Amino acid sequence: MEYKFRDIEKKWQEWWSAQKIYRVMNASTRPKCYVLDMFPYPSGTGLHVGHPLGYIASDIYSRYKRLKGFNVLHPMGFDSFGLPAEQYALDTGQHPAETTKKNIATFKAQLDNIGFCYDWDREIQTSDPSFYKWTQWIFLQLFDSYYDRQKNKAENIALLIEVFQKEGNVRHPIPNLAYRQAGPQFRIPFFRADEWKDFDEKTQQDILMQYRLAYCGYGEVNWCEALGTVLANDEVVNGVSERGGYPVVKKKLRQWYLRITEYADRLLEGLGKVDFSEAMKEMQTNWIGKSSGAEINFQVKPPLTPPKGEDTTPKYQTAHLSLYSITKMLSEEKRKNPTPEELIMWQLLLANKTGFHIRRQHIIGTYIVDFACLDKLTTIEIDGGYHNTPETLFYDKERTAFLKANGFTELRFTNEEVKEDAGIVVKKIIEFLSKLPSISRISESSKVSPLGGDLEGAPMLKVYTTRPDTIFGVDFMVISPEHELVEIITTAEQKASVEEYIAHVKSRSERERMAEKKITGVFTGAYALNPFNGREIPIWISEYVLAGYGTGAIMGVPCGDERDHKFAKHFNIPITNIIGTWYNGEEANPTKEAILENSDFINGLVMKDAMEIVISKMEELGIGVRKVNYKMRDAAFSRQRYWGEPFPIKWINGIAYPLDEMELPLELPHVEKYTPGPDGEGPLANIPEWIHKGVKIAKQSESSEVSPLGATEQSEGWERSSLEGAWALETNTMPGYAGSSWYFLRYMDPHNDKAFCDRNISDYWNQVDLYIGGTEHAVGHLLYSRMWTKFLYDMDLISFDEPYKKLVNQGMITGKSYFIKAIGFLGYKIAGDIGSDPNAKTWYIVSNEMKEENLDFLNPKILYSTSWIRLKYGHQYVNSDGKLSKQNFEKYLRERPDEYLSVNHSSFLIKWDNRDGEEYIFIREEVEKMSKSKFNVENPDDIVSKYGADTFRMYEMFLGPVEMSKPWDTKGIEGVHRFLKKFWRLFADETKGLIVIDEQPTPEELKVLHQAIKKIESDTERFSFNTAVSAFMIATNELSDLKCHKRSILEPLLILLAPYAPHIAEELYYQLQKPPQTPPKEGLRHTQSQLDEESISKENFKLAESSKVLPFGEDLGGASILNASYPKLEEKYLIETTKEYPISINGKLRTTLNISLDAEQSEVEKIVLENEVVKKWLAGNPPKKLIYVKDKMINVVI
RNA sequence: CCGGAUGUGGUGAAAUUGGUAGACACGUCAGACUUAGGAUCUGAUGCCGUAAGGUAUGGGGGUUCGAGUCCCUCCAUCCGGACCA
Repeated sequence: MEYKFRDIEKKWQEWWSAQKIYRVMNASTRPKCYVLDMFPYPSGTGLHVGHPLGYIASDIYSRYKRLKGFNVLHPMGFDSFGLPAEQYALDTGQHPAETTKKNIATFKAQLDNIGFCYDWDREIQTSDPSFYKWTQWIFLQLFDSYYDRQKNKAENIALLIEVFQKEGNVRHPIPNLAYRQAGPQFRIPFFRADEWKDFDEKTQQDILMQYRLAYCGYGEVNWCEALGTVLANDEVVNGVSERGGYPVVKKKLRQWYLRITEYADRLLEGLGKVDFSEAMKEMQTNWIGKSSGAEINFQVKPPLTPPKGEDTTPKYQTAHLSLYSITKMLSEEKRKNPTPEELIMWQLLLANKTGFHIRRQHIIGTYIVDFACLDKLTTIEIDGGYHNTPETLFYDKERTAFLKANGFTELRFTNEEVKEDAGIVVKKIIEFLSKLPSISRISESSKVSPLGGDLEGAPMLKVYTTRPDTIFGVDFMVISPEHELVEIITTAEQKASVEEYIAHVKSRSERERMAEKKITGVFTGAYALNPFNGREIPIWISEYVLAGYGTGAIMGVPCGDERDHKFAKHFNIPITNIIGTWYNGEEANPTKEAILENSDFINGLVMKDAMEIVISKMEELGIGVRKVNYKMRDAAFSRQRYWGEPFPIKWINGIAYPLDEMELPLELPHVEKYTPGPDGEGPLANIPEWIHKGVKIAKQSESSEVSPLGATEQSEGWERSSLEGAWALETNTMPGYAGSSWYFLRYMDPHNDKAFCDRNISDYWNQVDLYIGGTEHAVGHLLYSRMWTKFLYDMDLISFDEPYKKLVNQGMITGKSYFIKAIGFLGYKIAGDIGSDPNAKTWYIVSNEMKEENLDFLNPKILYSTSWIRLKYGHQYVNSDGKLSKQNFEKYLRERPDEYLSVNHSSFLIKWDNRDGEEYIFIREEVEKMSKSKFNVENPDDIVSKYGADTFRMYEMFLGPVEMSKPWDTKGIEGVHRFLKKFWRLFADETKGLIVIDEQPTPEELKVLHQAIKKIESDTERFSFNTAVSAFMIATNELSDLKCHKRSILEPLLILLAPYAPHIAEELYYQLQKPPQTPPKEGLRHTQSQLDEESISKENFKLAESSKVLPFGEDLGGASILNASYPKLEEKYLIETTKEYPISINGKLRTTLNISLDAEQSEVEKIVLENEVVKKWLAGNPPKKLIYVKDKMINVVI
């Protein structure tokens, strides 16, 4: 009886599949366990040996848990939307649906070949309408929700509309204050209830868009005009497209976003309750990038230009020039529609009745105040009740801060006070104003700023800093080239160079800009004023400041920040030292411990203590506010592509309307061409039906009719009537991570057409207990799916708010690539006679280490160049020491004539090295990511057919820890294969067949078994699969030495092995059970269905009744090892009485001694000091000390 | 540039808590069986040295009776950085 792995594996794979033995029930009395692999993208190149690493690990764990009595969900499916399929379609004209289908078939065949225990009945594919129907459905929920900051959870947007109707948005400020859409309403981000009601629908919808968790905005993309398409960051190299090398620029396009920033804090907190590696948590934490500091307003010293559009120059110019026309419009509007209280007040304050000149709805900066007495630098506000709630503080604070910074005092009264007795209010105002001096008496000019600047047109530069303590060390400001102020503040002299610089920056990707080492930048000509001392600070623009981060502006503190320091040195900006000796003039010192100098009111303080003081002072003076900042930005959720989920959104008159739930799924139409649409739109924009009329109604009666979009309509008893009308469907599609953000839920209930997942079922399966995948998903997929889970939780659609309880990151398997050294010469030709054609090139292939000058076999030549040529598939021909023999090279030329040194070197001479008659060259070996494009991939199918799936599984595990990346090398696989053969020989002999006997085991044999149980169980539990495999080897070696063939030892060992090598285990288990040899032991077997019905208690396990029949007729007894139960560790077999102690002298091992484990210090000292080796080292002297650690070691100190 | 990870024999690695560095394999060498060996079995194998012994976990420094493990510092390699998934 030989180990015929091919037959065995085929037989059991078929049987398992025919028995549906991996079917998983959604109800069981057994504890549940959900094991998931990261969603694979079915690429056209199929799996390589690196991919299954994690799948094998999770499969082992799942099988192990099943043996341990768990109901295990371990599904597999495909993330089948994505760019590569579309790119392939562009290149070859094949429809992505077709290629995807093909690819999935390949993947499944490859996966099945390895013997995974997937329940394929639960397979899902993101590109399947029955799946993406629910992706669209969840999108609609996101679209229909906003984040309520008071409740700290998502809520339906209908609630927000109610609030707006009652009180406007004061308690619910627009989440992203920096965001401004065109139109005057958004210049001032607050409105009252009456204003809300007066907004037209477009305005209302635009405002709501600012709150939706899935919203539409504008974002920059890499735009390639020549290709007419948007490119991924990695498709852009050095500012040109990777394909074709065409120029790429930044372009603003309409985009969908997910408001993930609202979840930033909860995503951060959630990390506390999940079992992810510290590295992973750190990466996510850094990505979210929460920091606290201050947002500081710097006034820009403006070029004095009078406002335009006003016939007379007003005496007091207080409006922000850049937005003046807009704010003016708004203020006029407000004047026309005063609240009753404002009206009362105005009548009392009007026309100098008070003796002071009071204006109403006056613009100061970008703010509109209710009333203002400019002569006294006083503003008067009549607040609705909600102004007293703390929630509005931040807006008010900002406004107050601004007004304060510009010398204004704010008087506030409530509506109630006015209603009660407006006279008293007016009296108070008069009293207050009387005490103040008039500014006309302070100053002749109209300047009203306390700093002496002019409010007229004076823009503020907002800067976020985590180091407010360095405020007096600010020597320059840098704003991003995209910053809105650039245009306003650049002086005429600097205009040309600024524009030139911006053009340069536009061509560069964000990554390039951050990675750039060269210091670039240009001075705008403008100066900001330090709010504390009025010092003038030059404002620069530079690419290293990105518009999307913080406020898009930084304050440069060269003595404390390395990058700022280099910038200052490079542009010769004088450096202010605020940290004395901590700064050496050569290098910035980012310390927080230094004692401040040259820092006005914080001199002498330690920096970290000064931070708080500066922030308080700034808030007091209204210069700035304390602020928490996040690096994370809202997630771009649309792609200008074809092969993705269509958005269930229709546009009518510029307003986005959701499709009705009944209209889902909105199927992806069939297209003939995948070329991009006009103006950077996706391919869907090329379909007239899509953008003009939408889907034609398919009546029930004509349900089989194919709509103009190619999708076959299902007749579900509803009509798509609302889809009629003059409107357009959204032409963007969703990105790859849409489906993968929630797919783990769908596996629980994959065929449900009433809901994305039945609530009872998701309550049962709950979180994923073990999630295995690569670190490359650390921040993308993992954060998004965590956010979606929190959202679904907020909506009370699921009962948990973290998707993955434990995450294990598998390492990469890297491949080895080989490079041949070729030296080229000019002037020689090798065809036929060696001539002297001066333009010909001759290439010599030489050993790795060969130097040009050592090529003595040539006459002196003109060196042309040296190049390294990739030897494609070199790993199949090169020895592990990098030696390529002439024989193998010839084989290579025969087998792969087309691949032959693919570079355009027409001809070669090879300079073989020679030893022992063998000709060879050494070639360079490099470890690279395993990838088709690097021609170093290894297909698992090849390994499986050569050694079997069990060997492959165990070898991948044996390579090293799952988390670690390691190079693939087939050499070691022999050892694992040998082990399986040796294991087989414990059970069966080539000639005698099964040799298992029923004899009492010896203590020695029991010890081997129980050591194995202990080691393998704990190793499996902690995902240390490589050491578990070696434990199997040790046990097998020891049992072979003991010549043990006893059933009571081997059968438990077999169950231990089953998760790792399921085929051989099932076969041997079957052989063991097979009558007539010995009847199987009572209690070891049970069936899945019994387990689901019965209690988990082991006593209830019964022998399977039903005989299951193999497809090929053989009776297999129905007792699969899959349903066995895991052997139990008996510590009593492991007890030791003595130990071979290592004896060290001064920490160095000199000998070992066998000493009883319960020996005391004194006994040990006696034994050790009598030892010859120890005596020799002591040389007659007494030891200084003797350290004895029980069960560990003994150290003699001399 | 920012962030993360990893450095141990010729190779993959082990050492779970500061306690015998290199388990288990590959490879190599020697031997047995054999018509044969890409089967199987036995032995050796970090490096230097005949040996005693010395030396060794990327480099340097520190803490400790004792450091691969803890601390400081430097170096190298790999991975990720928002439209590849």
